Amino acid sequence: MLDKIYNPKDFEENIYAKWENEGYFKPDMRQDNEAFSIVIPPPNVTGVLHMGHALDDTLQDILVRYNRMLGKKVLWQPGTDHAGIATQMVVERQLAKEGLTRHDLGREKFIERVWEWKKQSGGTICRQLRRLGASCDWSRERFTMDEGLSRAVRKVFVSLYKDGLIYKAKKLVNWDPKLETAVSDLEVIQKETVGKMYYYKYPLEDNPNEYIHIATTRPETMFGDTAVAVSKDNPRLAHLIGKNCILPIVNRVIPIVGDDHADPEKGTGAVKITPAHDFNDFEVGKRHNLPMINILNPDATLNENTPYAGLTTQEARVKTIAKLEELGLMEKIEDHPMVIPYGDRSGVVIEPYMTDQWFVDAPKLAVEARRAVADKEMQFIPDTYEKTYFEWMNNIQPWCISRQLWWGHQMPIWYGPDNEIFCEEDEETAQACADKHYGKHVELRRETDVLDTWFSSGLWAFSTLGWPENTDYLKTFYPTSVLVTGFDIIFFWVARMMMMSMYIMKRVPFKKCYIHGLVRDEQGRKMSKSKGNTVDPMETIEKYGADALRFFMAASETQGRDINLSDSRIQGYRNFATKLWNAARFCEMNQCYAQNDFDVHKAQLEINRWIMAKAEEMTQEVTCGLNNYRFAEAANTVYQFVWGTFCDWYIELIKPIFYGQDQKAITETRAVAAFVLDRILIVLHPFMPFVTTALWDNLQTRTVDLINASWPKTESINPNDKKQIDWAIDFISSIRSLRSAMNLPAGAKLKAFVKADQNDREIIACQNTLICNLARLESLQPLGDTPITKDMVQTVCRNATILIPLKGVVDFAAERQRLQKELDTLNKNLEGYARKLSNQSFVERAPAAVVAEEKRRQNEAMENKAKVEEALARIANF
RNA sequence: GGGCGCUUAGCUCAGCUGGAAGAGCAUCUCGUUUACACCGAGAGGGUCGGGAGUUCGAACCUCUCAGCGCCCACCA
Repeated sequence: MLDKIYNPKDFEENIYAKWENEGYFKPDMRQDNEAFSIVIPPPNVTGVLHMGHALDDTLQDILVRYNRMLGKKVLWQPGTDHAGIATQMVVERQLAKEGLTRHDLGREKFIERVWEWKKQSGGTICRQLRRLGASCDWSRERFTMDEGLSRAVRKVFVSLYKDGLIYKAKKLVNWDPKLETAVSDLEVIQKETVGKMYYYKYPLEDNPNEYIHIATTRPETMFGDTAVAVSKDNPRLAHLIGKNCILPIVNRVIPIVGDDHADPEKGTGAVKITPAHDFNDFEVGKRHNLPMINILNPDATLNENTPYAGLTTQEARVKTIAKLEELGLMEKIEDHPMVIPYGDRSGVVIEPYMTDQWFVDAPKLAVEARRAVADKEMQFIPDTYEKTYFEWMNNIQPWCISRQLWWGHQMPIWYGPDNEIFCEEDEETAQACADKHYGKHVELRRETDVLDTWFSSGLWAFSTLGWPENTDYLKTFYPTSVLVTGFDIIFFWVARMMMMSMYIMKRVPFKKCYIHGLVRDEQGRKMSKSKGNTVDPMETIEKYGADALRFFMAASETQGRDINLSDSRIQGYRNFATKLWNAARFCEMNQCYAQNDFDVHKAQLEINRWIMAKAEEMTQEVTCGLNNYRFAEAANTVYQFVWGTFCDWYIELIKPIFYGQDQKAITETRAVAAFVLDRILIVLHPFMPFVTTALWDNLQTRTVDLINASWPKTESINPNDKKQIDWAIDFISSIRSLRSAMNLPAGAKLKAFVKADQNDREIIACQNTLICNLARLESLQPLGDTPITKDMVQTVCRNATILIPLKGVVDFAAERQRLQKELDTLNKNLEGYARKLSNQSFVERAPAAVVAEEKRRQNEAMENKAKVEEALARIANF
């Protein structure tokens, strides 16, 4: 017996536990059926579930469950990411509370501490994913720093290195002075700010009374200046090229060079060149062989190459300006809109900084990654993201993969006594190589840098399946079927996976990539902890159940658009689950079980043939929606069917059958109702796995668990099966509408007459009880010879005229108004039809079916107009 | 500067190949009918951002203007 109230808390967790215990999330490797696989975008191991995960993982679970029901061999590969910078920062923050830094602990102890933290808070997000209903194969859970994946990382690294695709170089990189590490271009966020532009001048060497005027936003970097550039095409300044000027304060002589980087239109036309601290200047410096002077310490304070060693850039800036003023070289300071680079994790200003770093030759790897998408081996959905992808791949820069952090994959690089590099998968091999190289045993020093987190996640699609071993899982599930993720990590992750997979596996990591938007707050603002507008999915689940949250995500997911969270909508989907629950209770109360001796496809009753056809139609639409990644369409189709068709009409329409005496009709209807309810549970299961399972299990006789039930195969629909009941529904609605317009209480049982053609009269005869019941009529009969009187109110439905005698209660003035309004609408429509049909080119050029339909509408409207006019005439004088 | 997207009912949004404008919420009016008040019945509400074009026909295609948003690059 079902409880009277739908309470998801009663069963959601138990159901999940059962699925997991039964091993239902594991693919059956003995079978030889089609494979379907998804690798989860690994969440940060120490993270907690947010609404973005709820969306991402709901969509994946829907696909996974759908494909499982299609009978495929399904793997949803779960796991977590070590999230280098993020995790290290969390632990460092903890240490800070104890008044410690990571340096106080030392590398080894610090890493131990991070592992401890991972152990302590690592399981949270996976438990939360379970609560959401995610049917991942947890027995295969992986971690980017577990033994297997670490081995994959080392192997890929060595391979790339030996192929010359990883190299070490001293280059300008984005330096995060807080974390004291290099970061990649993608980890830098440009922010608009109003800064200052400083105009000042450098005296010329050969004539200190003459000056070259320059403009800069960062005067303190002048100590790193090794030239001033002007354009060769600058008529005002070109004559200075080849001369020298004197860098004030430090009185260093630097050349004035000719370079097109200096735009005559911008600033003063002369640019100070600081090759070690500006990406453009770095290029200029290379072109002119300029020295590169590093003026910063790793924490972005100025170093001993400047007069202001130890000061921050801001402090040094103040001093520099003051000194320049003192020397009479400062000219003016103006407000200047500019963009400043910030570290997306640390939030501090990023400095271009000269260091030794390791790079992946991304431009080379991008070639195959780009081709695979161009050749549709991997398809973006929606496909517009293809452009974004190509755009980036076409302009890709070398990928800086070294991080001066402690938490992460330490690079498999060892240095010999003379800094000779040995790149091998493990220390022994490296040692052996080194010993052989030097002809004696040598001490090796391991590279201390770790790898960018995205290096290991880039291998995720194959490393989690067992690579480098050629496992059954790898053979079966690679390439994976689809990757589901947000647009924000297309470059970080999708592109890197493409590059790494094409390089290692020579095949795409996934055949499709479904990109969804962001989950925003109710007002459409981005959710962030700092704004305090985040909503915890666990609280939502607590309040409304996981099914409601899931359904919200699915029903809101339309391609290429962000989702605004809406509590009222989530509540609405909880109500939807309640509605379904109650419909199931109705079926239970009326013993709607599958009847062994009755084949629902042979149903006789119109009402049953109708719902069977509608159910089939719904199934086909949902299937089509899921096949095309149209989650909202699929979800809304089931919703409309369950509520608008099954509950609002079918259940109401079959009540008279159950309350009647016709045993044959009751048996048939029980079987059909049970069948359709089952159909609902099956089709709805991927979206709302819990409530559907609870209802499915309510029937003791199940031979298969819902999660493993077969997705229905498409059957043909006979349009005739729908006609009668569709007509009856229109008819009932017309009467209800009339009753409401007439203010007739529901209790008032009315007699109704109908003037209709033979066909419609037959339907009325067949469906008389049903119509009377739902329209609350005492009787419904053909008008025949009954005279039409002034106190009969009238409405039309399709071609039929409905007349209801209301002795003495008709407000004629109001009735005239109502009829007049109907007449006005009809006239307006008729004008439209006439305009179209009198248009010669419409009649000639539009498809015949469209023209015929227009004609039919015109005829119907004309007939109805006559009827309304009649009714008006009847009461004209009252 | 380059690219992408959005503008449809009071609100949040559907509307796939062009063929009479839809949903949920909100609003109004009825209603304790034996699945459900987390409910039922009915109703109101839109010149689909403006303009032009293509077409027999445009929310949908093209151009243009306006507003909003995102991504990438750059600004000494």
